[in-house]
Amino acid sequence: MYTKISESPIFKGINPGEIAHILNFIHHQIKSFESEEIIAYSGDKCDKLFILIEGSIRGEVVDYSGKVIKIEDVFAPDTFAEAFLFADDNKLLVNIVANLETKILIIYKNDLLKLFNSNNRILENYLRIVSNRFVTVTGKLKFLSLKTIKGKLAFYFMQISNKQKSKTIILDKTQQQLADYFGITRPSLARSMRELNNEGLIKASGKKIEILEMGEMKKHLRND
Amino acid sequence: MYTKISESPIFKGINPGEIAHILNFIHHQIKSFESEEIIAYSGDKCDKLFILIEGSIRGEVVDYSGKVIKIEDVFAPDTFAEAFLFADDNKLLVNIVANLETKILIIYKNDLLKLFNSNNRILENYLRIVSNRFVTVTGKLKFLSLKTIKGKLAFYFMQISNKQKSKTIILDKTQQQLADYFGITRPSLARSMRELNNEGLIKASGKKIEILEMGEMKKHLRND
DNA sequence: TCTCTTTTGTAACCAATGTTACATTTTTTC
DNA sequence: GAAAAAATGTAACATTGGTTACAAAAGAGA
Repeated sequence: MYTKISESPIFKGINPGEIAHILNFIHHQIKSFESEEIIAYSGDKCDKLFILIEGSIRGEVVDYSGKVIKIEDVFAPDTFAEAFLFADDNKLLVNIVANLETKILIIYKNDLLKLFNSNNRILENYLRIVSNRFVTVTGKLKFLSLKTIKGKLAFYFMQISNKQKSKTIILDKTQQQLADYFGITRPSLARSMRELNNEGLIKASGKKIEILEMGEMKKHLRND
Repeated sequence: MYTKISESPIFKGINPGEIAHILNFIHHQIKSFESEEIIAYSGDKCDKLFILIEGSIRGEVVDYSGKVIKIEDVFAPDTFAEAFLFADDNKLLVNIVANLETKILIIYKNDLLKLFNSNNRILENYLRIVSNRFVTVTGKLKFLSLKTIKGKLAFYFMQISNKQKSKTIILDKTQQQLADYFGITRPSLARSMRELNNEGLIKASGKKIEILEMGEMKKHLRND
């Protein structure tokens, strides 16, 4: 089991034997949940760190009409709910539900602090996880603040283009998946892509997109 | 000076004498900047913590058309750029500019880690700051994800109503300020308020808003 | 009280996106 | 390779929000 745990980003760089030793000195729990069992409720005070050992969980919001919206899936051996832990208002904003049979290592805030004191590596790992999460969220914020669909497309395409260092990119999502990701409808997405194509900014055929006019694309990223 | 520093959230609960003592043991700098001087550029690696001792700074983005957008003001004795510090991709996303004559205490990442080791209080303070920042950002995310203006209004009014524990609230912003805050235009804001009013969900007169139909208001918070 | 300025109310029109529906193409499965 | 399913292209229409413009109301100074 400690092998599994050692793959978790919070214990990165620490060998299983060492982990077993460390955990001996602090209070912790290992809990099992069945598929679809609710692990924590939205609104609960969140004063513990969850580390997935086995299985997978999802965060979901129940909106005011009772409709359930899935926010995110997390798979073993990742951690979750880690960024709220030390906030003054540390209430969960989502329900945490087990997708399948799931085993979770739980460490309470105070014990985590002890852990930070005894092992610098764990502290650095935690800080890195939280910071990375923050970067992800601010990225999403930037994305949402783009008002037009063409803007979102431009941002998305250019991001991929940057990463792959090529002006021709291959999408790995269907239109529907992209539309969901953007929070828009599929026909609207298709229309905007068609327009970018007809205006000559991109050449789109199927999942292959070639960015022709980088400068013009950037103009769509303005938001004033 | 240590008195000033001790008011900073990162040194909360630590007395000035102690701070002087602590800072003796780690490397740190105190830098002064003139009004409008650029402290750090967007894209710079951010491997240090900035603690404002005197003055105030702002974060601003230069968009693709060269237009400058102010993001946030920070005043002494707060910290800034703290949430990115430990991220893998720890590049600044904004320019940091001094609003006025400003003095800043700079602590490098590695020294900050030493500080965390030597003083638990500082570690906890830092964790709290970052977590709180995260909560703020996810709040903004929630707000931006509301698609209609009525939704934003409902969210905003209900938030204030909750805080003041009253169904009648008094706005402390002009329509223009609210519209800017929402990222929309003033006439659109006014129109949506009028509609909410005409539909009988609220009774608005000037800056006084009475929420009449809480249930109906909540329906506007759906986003599917 | 009388002006000047700011804020608010409102309307006509335009642009962007959502909705619905259906045809066409591509992919999967047997 | 044929049938079924999934994905895509596209069009007509509805809704939302932005733009512009102007008048009415409220507030601020003198």
